[in-house]
Amino acid sequence: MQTENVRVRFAPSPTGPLHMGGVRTALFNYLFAKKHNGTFVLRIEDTDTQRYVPGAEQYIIEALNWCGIVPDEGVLPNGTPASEATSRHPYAPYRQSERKPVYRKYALQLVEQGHAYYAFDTPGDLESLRKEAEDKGETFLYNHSVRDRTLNSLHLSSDEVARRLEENNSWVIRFKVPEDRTVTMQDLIRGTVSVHTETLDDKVLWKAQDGLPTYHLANIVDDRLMQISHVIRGEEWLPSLPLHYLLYEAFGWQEHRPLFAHLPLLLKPDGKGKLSKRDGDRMGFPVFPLQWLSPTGELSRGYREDGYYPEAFVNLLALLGWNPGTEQEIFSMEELIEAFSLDRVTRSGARFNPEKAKWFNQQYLRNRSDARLVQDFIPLLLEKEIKTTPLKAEKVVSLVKNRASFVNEFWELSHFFFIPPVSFDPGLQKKYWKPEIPGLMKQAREVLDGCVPFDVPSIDKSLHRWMEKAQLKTGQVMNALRLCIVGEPQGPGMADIMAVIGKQETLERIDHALKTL
RNA sequence: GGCCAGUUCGUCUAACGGUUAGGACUCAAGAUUUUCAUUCUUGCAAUAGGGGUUCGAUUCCCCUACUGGCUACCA
Repeated sequence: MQTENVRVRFAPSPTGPLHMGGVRTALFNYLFAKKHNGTFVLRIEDTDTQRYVPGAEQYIIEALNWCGIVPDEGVLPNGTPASEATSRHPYAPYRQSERKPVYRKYALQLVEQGHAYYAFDTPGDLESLRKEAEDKGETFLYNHSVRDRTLNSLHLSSDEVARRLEENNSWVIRFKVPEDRTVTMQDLIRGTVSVHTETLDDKVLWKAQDGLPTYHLANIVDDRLMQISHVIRGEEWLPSLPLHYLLYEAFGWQEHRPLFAHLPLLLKPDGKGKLSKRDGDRMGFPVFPLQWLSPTGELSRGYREDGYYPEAFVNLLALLGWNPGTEQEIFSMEELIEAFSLDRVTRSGARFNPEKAKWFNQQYLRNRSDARLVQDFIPLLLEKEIKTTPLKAEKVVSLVKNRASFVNEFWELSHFFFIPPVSFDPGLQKKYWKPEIPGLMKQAREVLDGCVPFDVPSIDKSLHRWMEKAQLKTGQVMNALRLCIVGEPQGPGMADIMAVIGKQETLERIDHALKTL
């Protein structure tokens, strides 16, 4: 695949938040563009006025931006309306609702050239046609056998057509699928696919309802006008590829037809079907990159809000349906760009595995510097109204980071560094608080009191020297100390904990335990 | 129902005619340990079924089964 002006586009429809499958499609387009020094265009396909959802476009832009998938051209994060062509945005506007005259021109051209026709069927007409076919046990297809006996510009007089067009608005333009032909297509991922035109129907190109083109028309026209070289999209589009081929042909654009690559779908983690909105709530993982509050007030969780790093999210998405052919699994965006190739995209659907998603984040968390982790941790501490120093916070972070997959687990793992235990779990007491322990803890207190400086090596040395002399078992002493100081059977080594909280706090906690237990 | 695509461990995947079918996640066991983790080691676990082609099929072809997508004046 040589680099002759690669131009790809991601063309979502603002009918709701972009889900992770959509993000992956955008990502693959982005990687492909960057890999080939090409251009990544973001185009908004808002020709469905019925399903338009306010806020969805903004959401899509924000989500891509969070992932670091930033368009070179088209609708940008800073809200460039791009309604006029500029050098950076030569094909503006990039929002299909603003391009109606363009599509109209091409739709009319198809009608004039006999590749499409006006159809005047009412919804009722269509319904009875469908029923008629079903009654005969046939599959309903709006094709040549139907168009020959319905009201349309193919066999109505031009006066009659003109009259009808004038009189009411309820007409559509349908594509006239050529009869008895095999359309042979190439897909970069699937190879050769061929379909007979007998199985195709005369798709609506121009809708009566909102006076806008359908996806098929607008998409083909825009891809051509915007000089798109490769169309990388979800597998759900494979069935319309023949129509799209035919459309390129009807326009006389077959020489400029882009190359197509249909990506495997993202499937539900458990049962059947492609990943959908509902799965997240049902199974306890996000399906959206960002949290989404629907206009009806329904809240869906997002990867960002769940504590995922965008790098981890992008990384896990990249490995769903693609692999580098090596055993490397952790990739920065730059490395992905370097390694990416459509040749290595899988053909079968990828079932999403939330467990592995967590693992990815864990990997990124571990590779974060303590200093950066502290920045994420401080807000959590402020939320709990904990006053601390950056130095202490950083020490804590370094001690708990490899026990967590997400920063938001830090508090659970480290609260005892900041808040002393008040009461003690009876079960734990029973296990670690034997009759001889109070005496031991008094001695331990003295040993620790005499420990200077109060740092990890010194604490370890003092404690071990004492335990050796008194012939005590390490576990017995340490577990008792843990009960006094942590109050729970978890956490880093005791010397580490004591060194962080300091001598005074350590002694106070032992005193408190001695009093309470 | 029709059309199209797909099918390797539970999951993501590698092996593009010749491997003891590899890795990762999960799970299990062991080691380390001061609790809990981490870490390390080991283990469990797959070519959907049936026919071909071939000296040899995970790999190529056909059939069946299953899975998924599409089948709107939605994208």
